[in-house]
Amino acid sequence: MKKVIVLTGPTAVGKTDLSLKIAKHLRTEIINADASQFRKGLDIGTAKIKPEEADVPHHLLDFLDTEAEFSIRDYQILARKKISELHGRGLIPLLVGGSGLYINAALGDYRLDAPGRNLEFEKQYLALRNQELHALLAAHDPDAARKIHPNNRRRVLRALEVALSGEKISDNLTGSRLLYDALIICLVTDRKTLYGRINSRVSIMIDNGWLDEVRGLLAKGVDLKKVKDIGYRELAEYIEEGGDLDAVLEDIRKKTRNYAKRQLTWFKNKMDCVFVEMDYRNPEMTEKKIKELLADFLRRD
RNA sequence: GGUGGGGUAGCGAAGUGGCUAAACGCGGUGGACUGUAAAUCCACUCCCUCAGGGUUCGGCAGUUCGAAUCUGUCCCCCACCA
Repeated sequence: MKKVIVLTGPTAVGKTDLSLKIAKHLRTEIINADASQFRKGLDIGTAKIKPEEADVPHHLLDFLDTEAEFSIRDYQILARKKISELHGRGLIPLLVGGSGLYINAALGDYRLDAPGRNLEFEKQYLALRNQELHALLAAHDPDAARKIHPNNRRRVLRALEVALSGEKISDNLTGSRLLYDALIICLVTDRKTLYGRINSRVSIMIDNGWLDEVRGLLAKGVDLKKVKDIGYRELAEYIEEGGDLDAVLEDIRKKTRNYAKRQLTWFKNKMDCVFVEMDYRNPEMTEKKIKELLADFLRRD
């Protein structure tokens, strides 16, 4: 199996800085694995690396239209293509990002051959309540119904959509069997430090002109209700309707903290990661530790 | 100094004699996750444990079979008057 290196970790842990150093050390290129950073125009709020700071080639970054539809299937195809392209050039691809599902879909045995999502599908079920919808799913795919909570309407609907197509979402593989020889490094720190970094990063984003970025998007007519990345909807609402900016920022901080926690749950339970504790006082130490892991990984067959 | 309002779990806030370890919200923690993933959803959250038990509603002392809820007193906060 060909080798792939992944650098992941919760939001704001400090992946970007380290990724540049690692990429240079390995003389390789970076494949973005952060779902929020695919789209153009969403820069400051997604902590996307600035072009002038990206002194290493980045792939699958900043390439999608702001409102374009995109799915893990698209990512699976694009990322695998990019990986083999880099392999073809004799490089060891470095995936960097915090979207665990996307990483698993790209690297693991995720079977995605059921029909894709039809955006019109759910419209025919608007009249059904969660419980009724869940009962309908139970009739077509009892296993899926057992696993998905009735309140999780979004997932009930998709499972139903798959079931009605003749496939069964409950038959799908876990994706934990990897298609590559992968070293997955997950950067972590203690909760308190992470939350502190998240909290202050929101302030920094505002100082860097996040509000202007959102104003620009609104001026261009971008429908920010469709943008799911934390903060954009909240700031758009603040710009259009006013209110207490500090309260809005607190809300954004909270949502980001909650998101980081969800990411950690995924990394712990859905991925086979090597956890590396960040040392913010001595970043060289973290870097050194990672280089050792890389050396071991590259040495073995 | 006087008058009025108030002190409830990490925070906000209901509750004004038994159905109350105490609604609800927030925050927090754990978890789920296959085509919206920075999304969506679930559980737990006074203490010890599964069931069960132990301590609570500013403090103390009472009334009562029974009190967060009633009485007295003390402490603290807020508003207004001096």
